[in-house]
Amino acid sequence: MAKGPEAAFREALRSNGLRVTPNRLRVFRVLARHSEPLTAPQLVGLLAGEGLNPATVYRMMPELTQAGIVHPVMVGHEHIGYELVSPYRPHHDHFVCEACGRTFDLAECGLEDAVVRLAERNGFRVTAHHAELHGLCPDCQRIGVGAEPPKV
Amino acid sequence: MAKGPEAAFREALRSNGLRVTPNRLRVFRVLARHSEPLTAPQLVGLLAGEGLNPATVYRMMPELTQAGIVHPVMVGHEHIGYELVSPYRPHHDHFVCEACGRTFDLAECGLEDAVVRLAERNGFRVTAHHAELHGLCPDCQRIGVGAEPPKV
DNA sequence: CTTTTTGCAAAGTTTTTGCACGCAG
DNA sequence: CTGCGTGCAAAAACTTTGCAAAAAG
Repeated sequence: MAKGPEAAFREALRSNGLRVTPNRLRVFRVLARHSEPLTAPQLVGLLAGEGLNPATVYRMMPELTQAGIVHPVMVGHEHIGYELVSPYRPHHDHFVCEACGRTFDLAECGLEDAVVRLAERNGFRVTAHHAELHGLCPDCQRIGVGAEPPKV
Repeated sequence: MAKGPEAAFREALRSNGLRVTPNRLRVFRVLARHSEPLTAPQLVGLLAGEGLNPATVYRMMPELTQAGIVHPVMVGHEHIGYELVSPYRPHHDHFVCEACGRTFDLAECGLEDAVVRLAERNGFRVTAHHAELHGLCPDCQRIGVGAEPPKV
């Protein structure tokens, strides 16, 4: 049987010199139960209910990022949100609709080969990538540009 | 002879219903003379010398983004920076070194085909993309992981 | 002349910090 | 034990807003 995601998380913490604490588990669970990236203020809000202090959240996110457990991605055109990365969540890229502003996940990106080539051609060694695509989502293509964005 | 970038900028403003003002030209010039993305606070600082009010900068960036003249990208793991987009600046992707934290430009990405396929396969119509690659830059590969980051 | 843009100043939010205590290893 | 992790409270930094004056077309 496969190891639970939370067990993997504990190991990832330890192997990065971070201790396993209740707060870190809470942050992990909140991220795990949301499919969309969460901004720092959102995390602060969601975790306040569990007694987490804002300062704790702000101190933790860079650590988890550094440890390769989460990564920050752009949300819309304005904010940075955190997402769990593989193996806690499968790799995916994002599509931002210019008309309605919504962000969609794109699975099975198929960009790996091209990304590796791009990096190697320039002397870099890639370990991860994230692509953000822009354009029109299916809804907005149908409605036509300039139409009212769909009620989200 | 080709039209100057500033003339193109003026046209882009007008065609988006934005007026051509000295402040907008100043912002454009600051972005044009920096190859790296500039964050809002950086822009505020750089333009303060020219008499620009912070509020003006904060109000302007979303307009220029909406008009497709600049776009926001992640800088390092923490901030959002603004860059001019094509035709004011050639398309390029970014490589963030996990070891030293520096961000590099990657020209001629060669990702277009794969990106278009990815989008169409999911019913989206792409107009632009931006990829962020992570890994080790040439310097840090040489030095070895864990070494001191090069003095930037 | 009409409408957009800007500066100013105040208010609101988000982030960072220092320090002392408490828990993980 | 020992030192990392956390809460708290204050400070700093960043952003947003309303309004009246100035500027663009």
